[in-house]
Amino acid sequence: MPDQLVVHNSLTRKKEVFKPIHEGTIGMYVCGPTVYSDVHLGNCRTFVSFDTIYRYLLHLGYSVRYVRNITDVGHLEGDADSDAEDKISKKARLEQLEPMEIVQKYMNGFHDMMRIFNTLPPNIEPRATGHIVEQIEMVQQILDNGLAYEKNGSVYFNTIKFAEQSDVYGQLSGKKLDDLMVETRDLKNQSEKNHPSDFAIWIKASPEHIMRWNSPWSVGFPGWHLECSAMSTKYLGNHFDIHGGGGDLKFPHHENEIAQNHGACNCSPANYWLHTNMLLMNGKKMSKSDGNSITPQQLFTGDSEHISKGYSPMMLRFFMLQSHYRSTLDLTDDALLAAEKGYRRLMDAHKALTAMTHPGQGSAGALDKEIQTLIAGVSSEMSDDFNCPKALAKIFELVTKVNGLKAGHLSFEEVTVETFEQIKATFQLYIFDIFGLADDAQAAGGDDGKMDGLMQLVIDMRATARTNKDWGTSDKIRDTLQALKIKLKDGKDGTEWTVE
RNA sequence: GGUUGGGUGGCCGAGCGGCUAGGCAGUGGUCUGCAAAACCUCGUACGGCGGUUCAAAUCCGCUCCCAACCUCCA
Repeated sequence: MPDQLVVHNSLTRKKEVFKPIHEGTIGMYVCGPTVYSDVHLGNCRTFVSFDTIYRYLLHLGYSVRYVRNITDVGHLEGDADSDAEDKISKKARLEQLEPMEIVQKYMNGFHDMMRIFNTLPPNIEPRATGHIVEQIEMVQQILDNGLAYEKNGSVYFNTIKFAEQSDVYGQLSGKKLDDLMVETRDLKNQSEKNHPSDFAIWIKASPEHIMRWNSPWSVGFPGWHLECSAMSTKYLGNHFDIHGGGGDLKFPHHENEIAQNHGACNCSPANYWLHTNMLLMNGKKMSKSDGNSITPQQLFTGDSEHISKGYSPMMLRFFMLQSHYRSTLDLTDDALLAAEKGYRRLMDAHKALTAMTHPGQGSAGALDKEIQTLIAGVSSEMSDDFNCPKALAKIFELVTKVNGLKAGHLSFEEVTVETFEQIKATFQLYIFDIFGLADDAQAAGGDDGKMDGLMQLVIDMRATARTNKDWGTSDKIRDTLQALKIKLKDGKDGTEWTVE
């Protein structure tokens, strides 16, 4: 391992040296989506961020068990003891489908999108409905430990008692129980809960509620926060390394999750809590209700009032990588346009680099040293809380060196063969294996090189015309190709082409 | 109202006590039949007011804005 890995822990609000519980292995749990509608673009940013983190941990040589759940029950709209409805149940009722049809439909869509964004699948992707038994057991444990109480078939977590026993509750979100008491005092519905900050861990199903299971307390369903506690415990143990999720889950979801784990086994679930920040659009959080929203599909096709054209998935992944996962990222058309050019510059440089070979003679001069420093910088930035934007900046500085060597402004004599090979290896490793990008202009081919052959013919014909100073013909070829979104670049050693 | 995190050049976005972030756009140049690309070059900056320090975008105080969370949200 070249550098010491440092991560920002939301629990302590500080950067800490990362030490796994068991040498060489990491357990990581990330809260997945509730599959009641199409994937939200913000989801994509979160999962792309954790995918990059996962890829980097693998690169560092850790054996990682990455668990990301699918919420297919228990996620309510509104407060549990009022007239709230389960998101999946509601959608099933509206679309007149079985709840599991809803789940399957949107889960498939979610998986498709994860594939489109080139994320690695998690090792385990557990579903809440598949772990009702574990959740019931956990409710019982919390009851046995005296930190929950039953009311009319529903079971609530006793936050007041938990807060009296330790100062854990509120640590993650910075909230104090006193504040919670004040702000929720004006509850309209007559509450079953002893205290407004208490939350349901088992909910008795109303007659019209279709998703329901038997339990010692009632025919009902588990509370939303419970599934993550039960499933992370099942697959990663009582105490594991990393828990991640979107920043908007800190409260109440993650705070309550921590409370449940303490309630069940008196232990803290994870050592390090990592939270990704929101993806904004035009300065505001995306929201379907006020129209400030765009779907991944719309972004690909360009079919939205918010953007001037479509953008490729890989370019969007690049766009996300240009900001730190803990910062908000503002999606605007201008920013996307700028990122697209940067993405092409990176991919073109990589393509050029692949085709280049070192002439064989080279000594370690100042340029060699500079390149070595940049290469070392890439991994040290990544080890500093997965600083992708900074690592990417170093790679762009390498791009300048690569282009300089290609154009002949920089000399291979000042770079050793080993160093040159290291640039190639660094590009391959970071751009593709760790950042998870792909060159979608390249991928567009897929025709057994027919396109390459055809283009070479056209380029040769244009070269002949140019030699004969037949500018009319050569410009016609270039302009016609341009109209077909094929761009020609005349360089020192001939002409290259790219698809825009 | 409470909590958490922000306000950086035309735009996006790093940095978080002294050391060029980077991308896009802009300037001037090199190369090229022209253009594009590439390379070299040059600007413009840290919300405001105080304070600490030899030194502050970075620390402290006050103040003004913004966002997220506190109800479902990645």
